[in-house]
Amino acid sequence: MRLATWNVNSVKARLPRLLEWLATTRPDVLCLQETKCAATAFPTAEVGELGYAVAAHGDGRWNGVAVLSRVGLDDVARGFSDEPGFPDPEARAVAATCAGVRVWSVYVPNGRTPDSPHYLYKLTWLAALRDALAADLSRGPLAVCGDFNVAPTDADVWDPALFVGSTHVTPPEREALAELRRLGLTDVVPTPMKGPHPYTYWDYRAGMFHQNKGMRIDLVYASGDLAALVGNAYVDREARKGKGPSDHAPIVVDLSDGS
DNA sequence: ATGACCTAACCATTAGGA
Repeated sequence: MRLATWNVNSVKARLPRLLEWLATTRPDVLCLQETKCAATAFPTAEVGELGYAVAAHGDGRWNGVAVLSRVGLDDVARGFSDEPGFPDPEARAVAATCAGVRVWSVYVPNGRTPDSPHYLYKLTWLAALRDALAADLSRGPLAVCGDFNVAPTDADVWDPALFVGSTHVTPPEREALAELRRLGLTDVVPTPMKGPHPYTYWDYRAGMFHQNKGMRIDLVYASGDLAALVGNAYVDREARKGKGPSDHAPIVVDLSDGS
């Protein structure tokens, strides 16, 4: 199985690039974040022509997640039980079972600044996600993919000194990721196509991508049985190039047969 | 060259991203 995740920063604005990428990369399952459209407005027919079924969760302008699959899409769950909101739950998680693998696409709240109510929301949301995953993990192989808005280590930001006091790198955020790993989830660290750091996000501004000043904030967390099947895993930085890219690059993970 | 913000929404200014 080829599993991928991509924060597309609007599925409508990215549709031509998304379709081209699907046709060439041919993932079996793709998790999308920041689709920024209502579930009813998702371009289901367009991706359907490429053989993908869609489980979309979205309510308009902000957030929005989806799972695309060409190997089955069962037991779709939009959101999860006791999911925190701000104040109401947002479209930040969708799960489906694809060829026997429970796949989650998540878009973790940004947090803005450590003194913001949004930061507390982020930590609360991650703790609730942990509980929801714990319940799901007993059912079999599972992968949580998405934009976690947390850089797991200082090596995952281009200049750690610049991020002191900022969100995305604070100990409580990193501890929330550690809590996910304690469930038995493994951080599937992808190979960078260029340079030593598998960054997945580069700000649009100031030529950050061209200088490779990025962050690794998009993650694939796999249950142990699934992590053992990981072959090649890489960040597709080619998808960050050219005209009209997302500010995030996709992660592609190849799992050997048996998944 | 990869090339110096982008997106969606009460349409033009703003919230949000990280």
